[in-house]
Amino acid sequence: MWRVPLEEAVKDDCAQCEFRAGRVCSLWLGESDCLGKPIDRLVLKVKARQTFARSRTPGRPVVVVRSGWAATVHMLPDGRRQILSVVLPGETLTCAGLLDEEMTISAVALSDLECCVIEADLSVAADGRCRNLQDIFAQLCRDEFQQMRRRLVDLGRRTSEERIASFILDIMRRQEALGAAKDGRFPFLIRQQDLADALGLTQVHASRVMSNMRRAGLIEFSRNEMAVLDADALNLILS
Amino acid sequence: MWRVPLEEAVKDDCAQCEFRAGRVCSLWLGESDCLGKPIDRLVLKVKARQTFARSRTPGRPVVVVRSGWAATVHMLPDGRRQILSVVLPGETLTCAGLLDEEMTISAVALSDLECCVIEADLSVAADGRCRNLQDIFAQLCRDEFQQMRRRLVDLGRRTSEERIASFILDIMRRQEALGAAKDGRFPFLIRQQDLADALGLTQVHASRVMSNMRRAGLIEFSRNEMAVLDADALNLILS
DNA sequence: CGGGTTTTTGATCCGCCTCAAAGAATGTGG
DNA sequence: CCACATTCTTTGAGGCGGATCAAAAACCCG
Repeated sequence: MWRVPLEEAVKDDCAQCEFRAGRVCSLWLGESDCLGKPIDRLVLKVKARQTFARSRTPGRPVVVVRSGWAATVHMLPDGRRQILSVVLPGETLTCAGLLDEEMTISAVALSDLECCVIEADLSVAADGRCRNLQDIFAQLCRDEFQQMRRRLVDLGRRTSEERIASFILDIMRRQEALGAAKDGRFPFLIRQQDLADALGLTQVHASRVMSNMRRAGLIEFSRNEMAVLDADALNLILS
Repeated sequence: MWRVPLEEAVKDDCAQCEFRAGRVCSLWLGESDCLGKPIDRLVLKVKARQTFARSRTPGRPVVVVRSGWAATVHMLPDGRRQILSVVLPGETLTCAGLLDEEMTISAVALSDLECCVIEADLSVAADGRCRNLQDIFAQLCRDEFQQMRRRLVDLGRRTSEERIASFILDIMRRQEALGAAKDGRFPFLIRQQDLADALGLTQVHASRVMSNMRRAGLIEFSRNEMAVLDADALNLILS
């Protein structure tokens, strides 16, 4: 998993290109707001449960999460909800913008959130003048495809137990990459309802499966923390 | 949906960059083979049911389908199969290469197939010297994300009937873009088993749902063709 | 402490799966 | 061009995983 956020690439001036940190920031400071609230500096603070980015924000910005968990969401007209991705600190919301034809995708804060909004339109960044940004974008793109493919397989061909195991192990791996996991114990800032919406289950059933895993001694969890007690057994579920 | 295949961008020399049609082709003529068979010219012919591209082909090639249908597939160790994308003539197999960590993704021919293999590594193409290729790649990327998001919502939160309707309507739209559809009638080169593996169903259930739709006068289909008789009703299913 | 949110648990139901077998379409070799 | 094998589709009967409905318990925060 790619850990260096885009932020790194633009926080200082880039010697070989016209990408200036100041310029980048000012794009956002000057003219953008987020649901009516002006963005202060580069950092955007969002309360848990808030929707904070809608489709068709201008200029194709990249949002990097600095603390807290976020998610991208697709709503169906009748209220059904599908979480498309869960985003941890250090990761980008999506590398391709949120755009879709019907503008039905938005981003939501799973917990209190700090994130960082960067103007990084591919057509600007990929101009060849800033190779660094270019490579980072390509890597982010690959990671995001990878993540979506995994989720597709989970939803299409795995049981509820496998999906939950897959999710927990994936989060553990990403938290370890962040240095946020200590002997299998790591932040887990997501409600069961959101977990269910990510994995195509009901909250009730997600609860049952997780409780079974707890009873079996595979995991331990409280409101905001997860502990993997038997990673091998959890991996075995994925056959 | 993006229709101009990458092929277009490299079939002639590009005036503003070092991308030479000849060079691109020769990369593949010289050193690549596909499951042991040397690639003849740019065009690769594949029989239905054959796996024709595995993960970790060198140089991150782009495969453009010229005729027939293809799919990308992920296999689970126990034999379960998930089709990640269905690719029609004029479309690219994927813009990000097939790579994943565990090398479990491959491509399969849903029907007899002709495709075209192009060396178009992002790190080469995105050098800024060939803006044309650059834009095309970005567009392909966005289309592919779009497609995967739609499928994710289908698998996570839609019923079997909705999934089938969604699939048929999506294919119809893409075939129309190709000019391959005539008053709702278009090629449908996919077996029910593959359809089921794409939509997370069993072949038996896919058959039942499609038969119901036929009985209801919504669609009509034979082995290799689909006709949408009542597009409005089909759209209504998606609520 | 009190009100709201989140999680757990139980009972029942239904959509889709599994198993099975027949029927239709397609391909193949003589 | 027909006989036969193979692949694909349809249909039926029955079972199960996860959904739904409902309510209590636990947790959280002001």
